[in-house]
Amino acid sequence: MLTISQLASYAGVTVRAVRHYHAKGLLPEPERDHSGYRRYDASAVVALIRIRTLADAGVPLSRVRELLAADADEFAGAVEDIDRQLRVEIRERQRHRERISQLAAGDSLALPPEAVAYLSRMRELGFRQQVIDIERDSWIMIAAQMPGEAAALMAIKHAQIENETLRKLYLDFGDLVDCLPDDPRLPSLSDRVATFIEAEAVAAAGVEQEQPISDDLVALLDAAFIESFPCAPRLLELLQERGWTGWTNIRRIAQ
Amino acid sequence: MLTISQLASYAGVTVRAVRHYHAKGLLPEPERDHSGYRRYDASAVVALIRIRTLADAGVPLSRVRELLAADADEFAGAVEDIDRQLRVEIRERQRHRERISQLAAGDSLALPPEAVAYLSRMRELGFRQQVIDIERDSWIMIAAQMPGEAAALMAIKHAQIENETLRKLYLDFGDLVDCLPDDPRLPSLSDRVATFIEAEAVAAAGVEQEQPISDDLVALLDAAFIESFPCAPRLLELLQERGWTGWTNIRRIAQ
DNA sequence: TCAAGGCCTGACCCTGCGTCAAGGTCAAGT
DNA sequence: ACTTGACCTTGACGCAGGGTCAGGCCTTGA
Repeated sequence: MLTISQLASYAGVTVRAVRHYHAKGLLPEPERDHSGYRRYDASAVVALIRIRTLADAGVPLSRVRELLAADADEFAGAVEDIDRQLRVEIRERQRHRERISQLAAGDSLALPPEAVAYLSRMRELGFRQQVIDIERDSWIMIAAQMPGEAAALMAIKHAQIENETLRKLYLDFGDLVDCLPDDPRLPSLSDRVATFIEAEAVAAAGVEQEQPISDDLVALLDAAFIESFPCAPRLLELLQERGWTGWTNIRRIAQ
Repeated sequence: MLTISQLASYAGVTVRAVRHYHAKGLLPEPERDHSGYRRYDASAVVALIRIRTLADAGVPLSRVRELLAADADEFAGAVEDIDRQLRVEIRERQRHRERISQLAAGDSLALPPEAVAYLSRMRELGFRQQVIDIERDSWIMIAAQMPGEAAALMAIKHAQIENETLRKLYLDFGDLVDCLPDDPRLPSLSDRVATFIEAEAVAAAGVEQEQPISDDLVALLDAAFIESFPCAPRLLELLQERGWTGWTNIRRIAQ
């Protein structure tokens, strides 16, 4: 008669695994000797080897009993099942490998490459770090919500920043990132924003926005904007006085 | 301010996952409102998206914090680590696929193909099912303990069974599988076994066994033999009277 | 006779959450 | 004012396949 450790070593498994298989009902509990020790016979070795053979081939323990009792057809069906599952797990990991190889450290994390380029262009053009930071966060949120369309939106932004008037406006706006709500530059900035948007609106009259951003996302982006700029509420207020509401998706106030 | 479910849906995760990340310390716990609800700001959305970006690329949660804070070098090192781990897991599953495709249902499970052929030859030659069963179990144990050498041993066995004298002896032995210890055929069988072994021993004098089976395995196989044949103890006794001890590795008793 | 080592059960640990349970909160409709 | 249903809270168990103690009994060899 064999002790549990002898049994385990004959089958090449740990004692803990044997007890685990008992608990799972895969291997029947043997007789105990007078002191309560499990005592196994040679047939238990064979049973244990069969379990390990299946487990070593990737059969989940929950299916081992089924396969031990299966006829050729059932066995083939179950094997196909398990193989399919293994392929799924392999593909998952292959996708993980692809994605992880594309990841970049730090700021660029979770940003599409176009956005990274855009942000570095902003840096070149002399934008303040805080402005770049909120652009980055906005693009992270946009890319997460609209992975397909982010690149197209990005292209629009990229073009906008090369527009002299808008860039100057945005740069000047950046100088106000940590101003107080009563900063005297705010009203004039609001005027410039309103004027610019007005011109844009005329130019784009009748043209529907091709990349509509969902209202939820707009609200989120506006919230992020407000959180990052202490004087954002005041700016929005001034814009409202000039007939405009919102920021990310700035619109004329309906009369 | 966002509720937990709004936060979760912006980042495309479940509420449960968000709480899990809090518990793991990946996402800081936000302020609570007057009724104890968590209230998030937009920056939490960005933080959560970063976490998911890493997790979706196969980064274990236990390493997410580290990667969020890593500089480019540390990040690259960690990515390499994780990629290595992913490759290991893919290779594991590929091996599983190979092994599972080789597996056969029922009796043949855990047996090398040579053994399956040997057993089916035994069936052809008219051996009793019980004899085949113990052969099968023996080969399962041998293949598990000596995976490399099992095929060579198998070849020897395969040749032996084609030997007229030995086959007859083994077939007659098979007729005694469920006999009683006092069966009158046992002594004559023992004589035949002794005679055969004697001749073998003379023929093989000086030739060392090329495939030595470990003493442990011999003991195990003998135990399996004894368990399966009620009159095995009597047979071994009779063989001892004739100067032989053991079964799997039968040897002349040292004087 | 004593120490080492084997055996027993029970319990917690890992991953990444899913899924109750049992209750408090909120907004809307009646 | 009351109800309903959706949402929030903490706590706990469950999954796979065991690893790793802890505390205590048993056996075996010196």
